[in-house]
Amino acid sequence: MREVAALADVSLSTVSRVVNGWSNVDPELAERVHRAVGLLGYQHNFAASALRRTDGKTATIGLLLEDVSNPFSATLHRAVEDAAEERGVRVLAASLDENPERERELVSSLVARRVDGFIIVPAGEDQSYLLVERRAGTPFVFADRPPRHLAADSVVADNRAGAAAAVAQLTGIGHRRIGFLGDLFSIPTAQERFAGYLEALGSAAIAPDDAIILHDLHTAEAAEAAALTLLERPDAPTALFTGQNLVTIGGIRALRQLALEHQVAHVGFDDLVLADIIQPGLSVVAQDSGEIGRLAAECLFRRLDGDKGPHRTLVVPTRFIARGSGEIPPPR
Amino acid sequence: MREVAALADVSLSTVSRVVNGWSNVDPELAERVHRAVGLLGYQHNFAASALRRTDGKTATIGLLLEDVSNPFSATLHRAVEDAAEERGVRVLAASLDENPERERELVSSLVARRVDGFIIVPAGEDQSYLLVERRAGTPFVFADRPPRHLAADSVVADNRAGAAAAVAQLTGIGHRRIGFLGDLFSIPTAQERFAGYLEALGSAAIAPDDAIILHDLHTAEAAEAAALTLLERPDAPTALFTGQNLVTIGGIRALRQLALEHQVAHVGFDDLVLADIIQPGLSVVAQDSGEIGRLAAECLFRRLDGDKGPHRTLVVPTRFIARGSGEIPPPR
DNA sequence: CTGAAAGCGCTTACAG
DNA sequence: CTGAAAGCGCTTACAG
Repeated sequence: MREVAALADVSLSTVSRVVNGWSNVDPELAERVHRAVGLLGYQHNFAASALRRTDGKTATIGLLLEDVSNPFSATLHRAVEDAAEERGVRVLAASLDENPERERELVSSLVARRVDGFIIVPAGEDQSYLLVERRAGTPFVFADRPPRHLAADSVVADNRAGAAAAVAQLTGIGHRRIGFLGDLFSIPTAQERFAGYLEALGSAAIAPDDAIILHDLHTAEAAEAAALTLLERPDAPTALFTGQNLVTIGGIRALRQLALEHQVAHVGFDDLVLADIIQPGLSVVAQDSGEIGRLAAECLFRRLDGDKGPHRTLVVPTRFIARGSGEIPPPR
Repeated sequence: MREVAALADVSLSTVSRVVNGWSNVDPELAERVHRAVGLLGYQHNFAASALRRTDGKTATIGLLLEDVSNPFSATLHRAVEDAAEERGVRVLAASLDENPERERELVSSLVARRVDGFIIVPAGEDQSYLLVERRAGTPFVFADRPPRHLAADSVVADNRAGAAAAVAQLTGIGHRRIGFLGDLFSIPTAQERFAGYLEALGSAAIAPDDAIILHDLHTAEAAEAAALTLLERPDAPTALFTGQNLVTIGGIRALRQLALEHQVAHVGFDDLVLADIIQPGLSVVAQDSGEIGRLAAECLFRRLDGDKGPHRTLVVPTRFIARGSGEIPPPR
């Protein structure tokens, strides 16, 4: 910038004004500055600018996801990016892999980079450590999962009701032995979906059987193995409810392997590409991860615009999609 | 930092040394500083630090993708993130949506944020504009597609050979009318895959027929519609080669809709989740997007470490996976 | 409308 | 080992 000022023969103040698009600059001086900028290939240093600016904003937000490559996270990411883009804001995304330590490290690393705010799919079981940062003025919005030990804005899917609807569909057509395959039970959504499962069983006066309830399945491989042993039991379930997208894939593979896909009913939580193409079509509880991301971003930007209102929890409804696998009746 | 120095009753220099983990500080003073840091909830300002540091590094790189929510991009993203994570580097990712203007805007926006380097899946057809930035010291590595009008490092898949192998599989079992459905022809990979298609036809002494060659299909919907009209022609192809993951999905849907999935052969470029579960299984040319990301990141970090060697182009091999759809013979 | 000066939060030679 | 001072690239009152 100093060089630009020298070449254009104006003061630093004037260069700053021109570069920031102020209108109160003599057109001729502005022109000289623009020429110098072009000639020198000058690139504004936004970080230095933020350091001195009164608002101090970096026009960058942090987005902490479970895994940027998971379709659920990726869709949420894109929705946040689109909302941020409208305001010229960039997003620093990172994967936590359900690791609470990484959550804290990344928050700290992004706070050091002075992001304006955060959208977090939390991995840890206690977010109270964020209180200090929030007091310092950084807003946090939680997506997909509520924060724990911290009151904050959050946007979540209607996990419990969605799971209950799925399982109610199964009990509705006569199933009474419904296996549950769930993600890591430390994850709030996994707990909620399990609660929905229990709720639907209760409504149908079915006592849950721990033998066909499997938690803590975090990969498609683990889920496939678990489903295989479950389906090979003498008192195997007549229907499966899988509580997460990778778990659902494992369930599909296991059914396929045992050639049971047309005998055993199956409903998954979260939709899958090609779910309508496989046979039978996979019935699912679809959640709108794009909408979750969009609302979370909207909420964050409202906070950044000065909204001081009480914390809010938005619940995004899920939708049951019947495609065949969830409509297979129990053997009579 | 000033407050920390005051509370610990030491100079700013000392606080800086402690915060940066220098060893030449009296343990007692260091202890006082640490206490003050904890008490005040002090958070280091990494941007201000970079401004003054001799290396000036922000420990952040830019990653420009086609679309963070596309599985190909998302997998590449994750591989880059993992490589960056090892070095404590964060990644600022963004979606270009094949828009050359966005490419330039985002580069400029991230240069203003002083990222240390870039990994780019270019959207535009001319990257010569990056010469200025590179002279200023920012390294660029291209992934998935080579840069144009600029010599630079790049990591690409073996698109031409992969496509040729796929089509050769089809000609090998007797197909002579093979439809081509491709992505936007402005994209280098689409051109390469088409070249591979022509090459394989040539090897089988088949003259290409423009009537069954369709370019510029960029969404699953567009591809489905195109495939439908293609398959309903009187001289419809007996096999389909789809040159991109969304295009492949469109092809699958069209075949399904016409109940031709067991009659018309189909090979797709890029693998799909559940491709082995649908019936018939989808034969594909799989490309390793994770490996592309990993190598691109490795290359970028070597440059950041001072590698001044000549620019290199790494080619990642593709792999043909036979699953059934590509092995359907032509009607006799 | 324009410029000189102070200062954002930090690091780094330079003396001591 | 420690501190005072200069300065990274910028913005912003403050005079003129």
